[in-house]
Amino acid sequence: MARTIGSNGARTAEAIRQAGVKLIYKHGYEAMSLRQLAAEVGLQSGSLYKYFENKQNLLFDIVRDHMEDLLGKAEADLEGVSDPLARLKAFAAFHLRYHMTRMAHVFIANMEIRSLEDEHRAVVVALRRRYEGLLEGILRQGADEGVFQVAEPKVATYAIISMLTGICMWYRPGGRLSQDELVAIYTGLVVDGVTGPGPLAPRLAPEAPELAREIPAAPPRKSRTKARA
Amino acid sequence: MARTIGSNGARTAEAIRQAGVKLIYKHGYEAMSLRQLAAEVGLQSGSLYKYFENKQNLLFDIVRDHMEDLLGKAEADLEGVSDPLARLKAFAAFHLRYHMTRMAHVFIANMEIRSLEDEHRAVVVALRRRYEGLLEGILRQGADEGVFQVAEPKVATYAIISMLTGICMWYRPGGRLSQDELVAIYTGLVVDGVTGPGPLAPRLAPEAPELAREIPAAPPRKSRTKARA
Amino acid sequence: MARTIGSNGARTAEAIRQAGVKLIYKHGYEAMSLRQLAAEVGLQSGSLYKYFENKQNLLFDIVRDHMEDLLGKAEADLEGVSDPLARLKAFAAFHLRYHMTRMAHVFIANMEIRSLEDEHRAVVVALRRRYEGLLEGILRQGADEGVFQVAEPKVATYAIISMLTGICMWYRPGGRLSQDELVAIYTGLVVDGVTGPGPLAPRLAPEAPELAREIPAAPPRKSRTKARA
Amino acid sequence: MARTIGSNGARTAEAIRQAGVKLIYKHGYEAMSLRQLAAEVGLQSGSLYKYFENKQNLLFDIVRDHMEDLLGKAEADLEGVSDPLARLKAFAAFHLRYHMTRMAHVFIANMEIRSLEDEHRAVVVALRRRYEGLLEGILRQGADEGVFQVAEPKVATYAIISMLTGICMWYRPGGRLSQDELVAIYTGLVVDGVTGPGPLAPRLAPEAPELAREIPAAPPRKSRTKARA
DNA sequence: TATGAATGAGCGTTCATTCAT
DNA sequence: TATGAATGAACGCTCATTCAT
Repeated sequence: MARTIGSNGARTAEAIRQAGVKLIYKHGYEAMSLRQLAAEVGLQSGSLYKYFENKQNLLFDIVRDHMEDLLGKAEADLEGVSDPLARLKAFAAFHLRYHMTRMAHVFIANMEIRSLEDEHRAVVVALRRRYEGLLEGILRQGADEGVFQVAEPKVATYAIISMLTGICMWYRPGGRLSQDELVAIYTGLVVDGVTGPGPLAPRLAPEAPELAREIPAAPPRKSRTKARA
Repeated sequence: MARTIGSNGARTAEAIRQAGVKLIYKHGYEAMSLRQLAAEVGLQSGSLYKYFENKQNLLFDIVRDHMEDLLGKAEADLEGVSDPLARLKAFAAFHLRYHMTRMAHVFIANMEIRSLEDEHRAVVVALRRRYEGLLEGILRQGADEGVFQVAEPKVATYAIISMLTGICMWYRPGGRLSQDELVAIYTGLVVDGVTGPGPLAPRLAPEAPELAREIPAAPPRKSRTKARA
Repeated sequence: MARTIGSNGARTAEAIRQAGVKLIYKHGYEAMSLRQLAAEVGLQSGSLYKYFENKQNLLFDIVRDHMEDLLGKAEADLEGVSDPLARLKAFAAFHLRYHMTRMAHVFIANMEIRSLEDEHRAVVVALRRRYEGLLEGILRQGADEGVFQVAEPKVATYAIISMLTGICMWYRPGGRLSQDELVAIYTGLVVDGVTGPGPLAPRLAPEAPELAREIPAAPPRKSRTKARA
Repeated sequence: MARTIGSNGARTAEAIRQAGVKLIYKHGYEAMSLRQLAAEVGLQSGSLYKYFENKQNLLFDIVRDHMEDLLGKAEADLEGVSDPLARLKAFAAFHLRYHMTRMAHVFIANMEIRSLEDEHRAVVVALRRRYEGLLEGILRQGADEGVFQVAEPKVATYAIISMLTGICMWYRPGGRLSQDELVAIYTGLVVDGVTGPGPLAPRLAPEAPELAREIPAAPPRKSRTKARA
């Protein structure tokens, strides 16, 4: 009965987290039941509450931690790279490799934002904006330096991130193309897209203020049980 | 309640369909309850079953009808256009406009495929493949004719569709940029992406797949015309 | 549009009755839905209410009419037969043939008494008692005349009727044994049972007052809709 | 509500089983709602699912367990009895006492077979066949040894079991007649029925099957002993 | 730390029944 | 006579969550 040093509580917590990612990835947050999750880690469902406050917080923890990890690693990868083109390539490569490696986390973060309660979603959206800001900064810098033909960096940012992120919708390890090859292909598309055809391209308003950007959010919502506190 | 004069089943059916789209868009399929839906159209929840067999079929009907509409209109838009570049621009413009106009349907079709039962999902995926096939065909044609630099048309197809579809994640009517402007921006990114830096540049160097295209310069070619203006 | 003389309303009513018997026989009263019934006769379920007041009354009509038919025919068959043994044989033969011929009605009358509301059940039970009274009378007469060895006519009545009625639980037309053969077998069992082994049989109290006899009844019961009136 | 001291799952399970038997007996399986059942044992309806998989399985468990109990006890009661007549009496007495003691279970097992799903019904019917096989074996043995006049043991089995089982339709404890008296009466009917009017009487004359046995006289044989008293 | 019994709310769905047309 | 849209209630069942042990 004596517990191992360090307790296996931490181990259980980690198992729950991983099982949560797996099940939310597979079934979606709404469709995953805590009974399933508990079964996956060999607990009774009530026992899960030693490890999280409620189902919503489990999702939030997973998504927020993922976003912080993504952001932190992206910043680390870009550190020391100053040339806009090199930064763009580094960003694209990082993003692609990350999305091919941690597909489940990424998928969840993209799909389940809608399932987060307002406050939680706000936190996650803020992190995402910071992440998008990295790319937007690169594009602006490149445009300023005349190496990129990007009239609307914000729009281009959304477009490029959508394209790169899309890889996690179809990529599966062990396919015909290696990660390196895929990085090359996607990066080529991105780079060519922003370096453009040259001086003939029509330019649009160079300074672009806020665009409307809203994710359809799940309102208060009839949760089945009144969360306490 | 006495029935409103002139009110009839067909009208109710349409109201249910629209409310369904709205609520699935807002909350997600799993999170939308039929009581919510019924309330939205002023019915008891049981009465909905005059109009669909079950919740799952409501989703399927919405998604399948959307996909058939999308596919049909895309094919119609491409009809008679034979030049690969013109076809690519037409496709991009069509896709973008459609996604800016019918955001909810598009969003649902992308997000809720997971919620479809196997048989239904198979039908929808087949339709999606046909739709992707349109773009893939264009890219292959362009590559064959030497006007596009596309080594992997399938990958490029996924990448481009992801990029274009992403617009429905942030676009809201009435924003600073008009639909025409957005079409121009996105189409530029796509066209430049596939026409590449010029015919001389090596694409996907077989020995060094990663970052194979270091050539930053881009010789002038083709202007960013607004397709299908 | 001009209706045939005699109207086909009567024909529809009869079709509903028959379909009702068939479906209640097959699924049970509780399990049969009025939608099923309506579909069987090619109507909308609401239209059925032109032909009966409600589902309960349909059952009641079927069971009561059946019981009256059974009783009437039994009395007719016994008319003019005065010898107790001949009457017993006639009763048994009638009961068996009736139960082999109208299995569905008989089955319903036995199984669905429980589904009748109190007042309806009272009517049906009274009819059944009259029917049982026919046999009981025969047994008493035979006992009085010394030809039957029956100490408890009421008990013997229940026993014999149970035995004879049981045939509808397994008999199917076209089986190895003909109706005549089965009548012979069952009648033999009955006759031998009541004529007994002779003077050695121990006798019980000759005058038997009321026995407890109660069918477990379905109490008021949460009907789904408040019946009007 | 705080759990009663000492209350536990096993006790609740038993309470549910008993309440289930009671309510199915009273209302029928289809007509019994799980909310009724839950109320009967002081639970919320959803809590019942800790104790059975679903409503159908509750019924199946009840019926199957009953049939196994019935079969096991019948076999135990017949063990060591070898004379056919003694076995017949033992069987009848056992069956009657069992049916007077466990009326609800017996009633359910007879009435609700129809409500069992195919697989479950197959299991129960097989058990019932084994039970009927006990009586059929006795009748065949008696017929072989010349002590019973039974031309069709299968038919006689059905007839006798129907007769004996019928007791649970009207018997109520505390009535005028004791269980012993009723056992004597019914057993007498059965024994006389199968031993017949004497060894000389023709059984089932092949040419004139109907009413084949007109011989009213019954030579003295065997007394109506109370089996297993 | 974990169990397991239980809650209370809500879910998708079916049903008998009503009634304007 | 019949339709068909709608009701309102209940059904079997699942769920997130609580809490005494």
